[in-house]
Amino acid sequence: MTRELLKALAGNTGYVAELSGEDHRLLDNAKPQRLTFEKGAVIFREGDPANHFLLVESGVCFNHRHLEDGSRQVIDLYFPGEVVALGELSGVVHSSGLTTFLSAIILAYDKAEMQDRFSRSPALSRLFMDLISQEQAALTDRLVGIARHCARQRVARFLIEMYARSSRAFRLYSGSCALPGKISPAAPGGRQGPYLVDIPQVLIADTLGLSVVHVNRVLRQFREEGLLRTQSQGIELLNVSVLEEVAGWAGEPLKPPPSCALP
Amino acid sequence: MTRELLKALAGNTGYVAELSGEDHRLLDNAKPQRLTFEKGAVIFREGDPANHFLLVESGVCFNHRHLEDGSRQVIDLYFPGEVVALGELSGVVHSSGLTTFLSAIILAYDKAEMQDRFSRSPALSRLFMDLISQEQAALTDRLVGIARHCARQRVARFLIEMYARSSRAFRLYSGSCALPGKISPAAPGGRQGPYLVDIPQVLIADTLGLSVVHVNRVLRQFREEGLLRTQSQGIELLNVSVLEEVAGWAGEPLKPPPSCALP
DNA sequence: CGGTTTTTTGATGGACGTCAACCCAAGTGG
DNA sequence: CCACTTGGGTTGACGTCCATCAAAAAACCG
Repeated sequence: MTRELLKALAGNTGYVAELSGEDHRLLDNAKPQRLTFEKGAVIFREGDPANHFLLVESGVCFNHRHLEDGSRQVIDLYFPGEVVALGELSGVVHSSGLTTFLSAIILAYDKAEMQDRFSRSPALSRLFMDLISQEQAALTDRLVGIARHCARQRVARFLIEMYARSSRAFRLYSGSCALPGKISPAAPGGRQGPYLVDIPQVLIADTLGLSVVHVNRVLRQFREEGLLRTQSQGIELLNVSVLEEVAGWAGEPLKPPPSCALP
Repeated sequence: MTRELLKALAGNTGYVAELSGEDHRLLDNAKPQRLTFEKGAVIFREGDPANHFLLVESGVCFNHRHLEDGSRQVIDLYFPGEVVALGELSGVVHSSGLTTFLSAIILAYDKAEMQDRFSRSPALSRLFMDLISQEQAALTDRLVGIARHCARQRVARFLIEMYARSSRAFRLYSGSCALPGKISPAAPGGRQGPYLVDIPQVLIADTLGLSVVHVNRVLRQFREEGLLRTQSQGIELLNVSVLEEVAGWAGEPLKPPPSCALP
């Protein structure tokens, strides 16, 4: 059952190979609850006690925070095979709510039990810290994106990221589960496969700190430039490479030559 | 020596009490290197290998990322008694650079060694996960702030946060170290003490995703409203409570009644 | 005291939010 | 089968917050 978990981990880091048989046994023994939620269901709210940590088995959900003025900020989306809000693993309460936007199946692992397991295996412990580290890096990326990039770049980047993540989920599960837009990879015959991202524009807006109206405008612009097509079944990316360019991923933040001051 | 570390941890969470004598010994045995940096020194850059994790003993530094267009985004500032970029603790390379803006003394603990210690003590391990969790929550706060609040709110919030953190540092070290603006708490005689925040406006701008010019304008507005005074020695907060109101901290994101879907 | 970094201020324009419609697909119930 | 509803998408007009450009003033430093 917790093969799921291993798959998830494997997909994110290369460390799984370093786990011993004992480590695998520790993971396999973890018995999660399997919970089913409908589209739009609230899994937990801000301030709820955080007693479990969650793995998405199928469907899609997102975590978010509400503001005084009634608007909300979406922090991140979670696709099948991804672990939800790892950074809150040890927090006492959830600092953000979690809601599904497609009906989802969630595996819930008891937090205390898992922490016990971690403390029994340095390798496992390290693995999870790595995952948290990764998650934080992603969060930082989002911060930089919102603070320093214009709407075009943010939207382009978002589309690419979501396409990549949902198609990873597709690969992991070989199409055995509900995905937004039932992604499939590019057909070999030269024809572009349907690069679909089926996420309501409100969600995009709330994730990127934009208004729905403006997100729509940017999408229209992309449409006019032939970069994508919007259909009832979501957004179809027609020209990923140009979108990547628009996103400003030309050359990854140029890193000056490594020269650490630490001995 | 690693009393420093304990103080830092104690300041952030209530868990220190739960550590056993053995745990304390583990911490005390850690021998960090003590490194000195001048004002404006680069401690490490994006992409440098992350072999240590760092505790600020005195001075102030900040971590940041550079963008293609030459601008930079400051992720967070670190005051004495704070642990730097915990989320990168287990990452292979730093995802952001670290620079001092006041000459600083940094304690550098060997990462591998510390991870070894953690894995030997569940309590320690848990403590650190909590810290990481906290850091991530702070990062999320910043994200929401930038995505959803206007310049006035962001600046007000920034000032309050930095004042609080630097004065905490002051309390921890009882004034024994260099602080931005040599904060001291309110004098008892009814007179407001010098609530000082001495941070260059460029840094504020780069943290909040604003231009220096606009940060300055907001500060002028606050000045005209009698909320603060800018002097050679930094920004003096004259009316913290009104600033808090401006920051939109009226009633902390209203949390709906806890009702967790998880059993 | 000259050179350099910070702060300050004005003028101008663009990016994006807000308001207010209208359209379209999918249900829903009679 | 058709009125009605509902939720999302689409579009235009208009205003504003904030970036940009430019330049002076002030503070800092050797």
